[in-house]
Amino acid sequence: MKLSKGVESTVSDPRLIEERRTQILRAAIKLFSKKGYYRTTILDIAKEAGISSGLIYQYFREKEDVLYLALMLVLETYEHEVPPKEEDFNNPVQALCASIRAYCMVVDRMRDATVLAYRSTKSLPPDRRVFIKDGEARTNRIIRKCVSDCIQGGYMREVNKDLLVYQYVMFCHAWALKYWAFKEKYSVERYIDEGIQLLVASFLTPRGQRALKTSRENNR
Amino acid sequence: MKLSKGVESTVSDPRLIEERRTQILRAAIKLFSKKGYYRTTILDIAKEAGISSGLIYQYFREKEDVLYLALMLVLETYEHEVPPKEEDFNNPVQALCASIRAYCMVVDRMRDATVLAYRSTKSLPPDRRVFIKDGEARTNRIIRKCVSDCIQGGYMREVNKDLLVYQYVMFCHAWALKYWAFKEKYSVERYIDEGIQLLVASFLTPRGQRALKTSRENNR
Amino acid sequence: MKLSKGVESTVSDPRLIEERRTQILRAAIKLFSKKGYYRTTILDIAKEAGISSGLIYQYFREKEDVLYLALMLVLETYEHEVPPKEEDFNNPVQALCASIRAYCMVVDRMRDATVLAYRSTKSLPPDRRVFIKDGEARTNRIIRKCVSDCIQGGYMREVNKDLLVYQYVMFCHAWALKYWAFKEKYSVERYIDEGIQLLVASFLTPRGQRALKTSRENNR
Amino acid sequence: MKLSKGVESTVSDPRLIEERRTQILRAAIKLFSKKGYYRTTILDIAKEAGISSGLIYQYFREKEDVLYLALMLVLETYEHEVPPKEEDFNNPVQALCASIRAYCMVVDRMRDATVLAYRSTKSLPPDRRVFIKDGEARTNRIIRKCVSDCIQGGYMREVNKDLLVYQYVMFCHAWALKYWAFKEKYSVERYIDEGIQLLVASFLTPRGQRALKTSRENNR
DNA sequence: AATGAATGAGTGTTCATTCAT
DNA sequence: TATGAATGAACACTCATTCAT
Repeated sequence: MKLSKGVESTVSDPRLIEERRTQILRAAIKLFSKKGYYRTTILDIAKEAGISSGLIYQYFREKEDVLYLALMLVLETYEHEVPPKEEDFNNPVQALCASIRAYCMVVDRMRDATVLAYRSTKSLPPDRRVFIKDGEARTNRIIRKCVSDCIQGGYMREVNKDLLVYQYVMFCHAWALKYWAFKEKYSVERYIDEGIQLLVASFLTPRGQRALKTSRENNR
Repeated sequence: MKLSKGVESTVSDPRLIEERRTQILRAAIKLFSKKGYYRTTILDIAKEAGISSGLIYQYFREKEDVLYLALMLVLETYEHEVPPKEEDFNNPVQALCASIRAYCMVVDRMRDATVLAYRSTKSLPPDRRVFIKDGEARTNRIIRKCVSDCIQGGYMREVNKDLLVYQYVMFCHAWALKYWAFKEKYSVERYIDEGIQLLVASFLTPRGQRALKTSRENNR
Repeated sequence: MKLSKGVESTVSDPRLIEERRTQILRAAIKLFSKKGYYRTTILDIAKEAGISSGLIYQYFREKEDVLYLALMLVLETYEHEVPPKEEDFNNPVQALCASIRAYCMVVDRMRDATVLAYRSTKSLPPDRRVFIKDGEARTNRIIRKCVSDCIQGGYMREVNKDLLVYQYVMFCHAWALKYWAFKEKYSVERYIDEGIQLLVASFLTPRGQRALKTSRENNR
Repeated sequence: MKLSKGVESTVSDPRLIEERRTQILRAAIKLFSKKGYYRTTILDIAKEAGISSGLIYQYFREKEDVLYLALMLVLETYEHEVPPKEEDFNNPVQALCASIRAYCMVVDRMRDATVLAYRSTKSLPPDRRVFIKDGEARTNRIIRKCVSDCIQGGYMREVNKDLLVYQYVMFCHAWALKYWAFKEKYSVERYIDEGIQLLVASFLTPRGQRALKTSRENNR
């Protein structure tokens, strides 16, 4: 992943930029997630990353850039993990489920970071927010493709695709956003299984139902 | 609504407290929603409310209290508007739909404030966050009751109630959270109608289907 | 003198603004003169003025504004003291000499501040520099008027007025700029007397010479 | 010119020291003149000089040393160009005029650097300032010698030599210091000619007048 | 009860200087 | 000798909070 998009650095060596930025962003995401963007100081980030505060300014022009690339990094992780891998499935329903499952798993792994994205996107100037939205849209499109395949293959009823896709996305995000409510009743796995039962199975055709069952046997 | 819950004031007259706090909170919600909590200064709020900055400290102990009560006020608005009114329906399915509809409408009316709740809850100390969650839970319970009634009345299939309720809540919130994506394709009304089609109708029994239809004729 | 020209304040009471600004500028001029603009911190100024650092920002938008008004204050002092008063003279030559004398005296009184003006004008953005130049030009015009009167009255030979006026100005400023060289040989008074002998007397007509002599008797 | 006076270097080869220092100082003078000493960073200078920032510290102990030698370089240029060359004149009046003319020409060529000297001398510690003053004094002495020769040769009236010399110096410097005022009315050449008319011719004896005229014919 | 001037701790950012390579 | 990444002290500026009036 290239952490560069529109953020300059005074350092020339690209390998070093990549390495340092990752190091700084890792620290930033951790702290932003825990304490929020505004409560986190540049010095906090520097200490967490084990470097001096001044060095951050050799890789980022300002604090806001750190937030921007931090959010980008989160979105890119989604985009990288959500797409269903060929070997994970043998029909579109399985692919859809694999995506949802993968999405929930990343969200679980980066629970704080997911909440961060909801909290802090508005702290960015509008022109930057656009890129964040683009990043999110790209992940949405992956899910959308899965749903389309299901419908076109006759596995799923004709439904309002837009809304359903967003519902899937919200379902995945909700695991982070409402974790405080879910954690007492569900593990991620059960959350996913029950979710699929509720939000996927309900919309499948008989053919889709059969495809879904196969899928579940394979996943065990 | 009593805007007092654990927030002290140096002013004694309760009527005045109520009045001033409402005045201040209205200004605060507007500004917090637009610029975010940290970017909004006490002076901003004072100016927007047409009072002096010092006066705010006679009704709130600190800035955080303003945020706390602002969020409370938003949640209370939900709680006040979501419950289905007797006259709005004549069966549980209609009641559920009325709730969802009402919820979406408040969210639409207070779109920025809804986003605010997502952004800023974490800016509060944990003990306060609990009250916010309670407030949200209370609204959730209203929806939950509607779903329960539907199921018990044989209008809706046996589904994972928890998950479905949260899905309904997320659906309503999504109107604000993903407004940037929806606004191009939907009006609130269509959003609601399509959403009910997708997320309510799909789970209804034949009996529920009939009840839903009645409902829709009534609502026109 | 109104210390306002294009510099805003968050404080409303004009009397207070006037008072505080003068207080701050006095401190600033002292420190800027001694240590230079960049070596002087806002905290230095605050301490010297006996107030908190934050307060400065209620009367000036930024540090540069303090410099700007400080320089303005110096120029206004010149403009206020240089014009010859009616009672000081009874002919144009005397008026000219009175002006030069007065100019040198202010420069002497504000020696460091005069040097400051030379050092720090370039620290201001070009649009502000213009106002500084205007201020200086206004004082120059006073001298210019005196020279014109002398020439028109037949007291002074026809000379290059522009150049002579600037030479007078430089003579006055030099007392501050080259003080390190002059202080060992001259007192201000002698500096002035000798300067007038050299730079005024030399250009006078016989009539001017007589007028000059009268003048000197009167000034004792 | 040896650019060493009290400034150490970690580099041993004297030729290299000379070369690099000149390279760095040229860049520094350009930038200091344009943006001022404090606004110019070491990195700016390094870039302008086409070297790395670290290298500057092998030829100068600290930033202040760069300023110091930069000012020295300017003064040495004066000292080198102001002295009247034998072939330029055939009497003391002509020599004086040649000096003034030469002085104005260097000042014109290094207008920004001249202003720099006025702005930044005070940025140096007192012990260094002394050397700067010495440098200036040396140039003054050249003019002084010319004036003395004029007086002793009976070309010029007995005047206050000190003051007149400083007046000449100020006249030359004023071309840079008040360039914003002069540039609209004069070219350097006319400035010089009119200046000599005003500040030299006026003090000459009849004999001096004749010498001056010869001078002017020669210079055409 | 209301005002708004005053405080000062807190923080983003810059930049001279060092030092490993 | 030359580079440029790394350091960290320093400083301008903001803003929640207090308090005299």
